[in-house]
Amino acid sequence: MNNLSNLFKEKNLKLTPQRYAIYNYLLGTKSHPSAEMIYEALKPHYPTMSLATVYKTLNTLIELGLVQQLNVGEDNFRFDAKAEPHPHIVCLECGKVDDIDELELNNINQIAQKYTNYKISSSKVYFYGLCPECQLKEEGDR
Amino acid sequence: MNNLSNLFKEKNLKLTPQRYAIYNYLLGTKSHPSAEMIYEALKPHYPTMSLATVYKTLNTLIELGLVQQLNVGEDNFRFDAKAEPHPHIVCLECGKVDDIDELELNNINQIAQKYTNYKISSSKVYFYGLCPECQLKEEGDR
DNA sequence: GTAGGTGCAAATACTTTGCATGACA
DNA sequence: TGTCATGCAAAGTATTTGCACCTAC
Repeated sequence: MNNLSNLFKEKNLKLTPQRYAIYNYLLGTKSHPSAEMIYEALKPHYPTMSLATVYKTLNTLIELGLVQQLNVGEDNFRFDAKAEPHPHIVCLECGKVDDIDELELNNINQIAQKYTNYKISSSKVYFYGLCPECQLKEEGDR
Repeated sequence: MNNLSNLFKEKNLKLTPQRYAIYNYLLGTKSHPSAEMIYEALKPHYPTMSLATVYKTLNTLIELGLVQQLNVGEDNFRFDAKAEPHPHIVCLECGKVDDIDELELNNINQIAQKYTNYKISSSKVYFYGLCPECQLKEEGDR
């Protein structure tokens, strides 16, 4: 965690308890929470923390490259402490978002580069479907 | 365009000039406009049309499967009259959004299916980079 | 001690909704 | 003619901003 401290120092940023808590929470969850969800999760431990601080901190962490922002098609953003690009999958029923770590799409940018005059620098891939739990519920409905 | 008329009739929907204009505008552009952009583009021809109608119509067209909604990472949605899935590319400089029609990703869902317990039904792929025009501008800056 | 951060409230931006009027079928 | 759509204004939701006070360094 010393890396974090140094990284903040380099940029003349302060490592406040709020920032630490938000980043740590993101590191410790696989749920790809929204700002609101992070706020609600931390409120018991940091009762004075405001939603505005969550948003500001998330933007700071994104600028530092520690966090990425996801757009699964909802009306809000979700956040992921894994900054390396990797595909995500969204449950159309319950809204859950998971990683698909095993699927390697490293070469997709190079493949796509052949078909466009844009200079590609990154990409985002989202799959949509039913999570195992919601599949079971569907079965139960029959 | 008779298909459209029939499709509307089936669903007990009325094919108003506004709906016709919005769908036609989307069919005729490759710019993947936002609701606001559609509104501004049609205002000269339909001065009484309201932004609310644009939103309502877009949601209707989406339900009919005639239009798809894009989330390129901005704070708004963009719309595309090509309902079949196809990858998009976003210019990080000017915000332009283009299709990459030639890149076929039909099999990507099946490939990803091997690595997840979700039942995959669709996917969205976004590339990010610099469009040709903005690449030239960058060159000019040096 | 000071630059930078927090937290509140207000502002902004996008989208949706309620409702009276209007128009397609 | 009746049902559905439009258009206005107001409401709702997500996010950002301004500013006085506070705190990490």
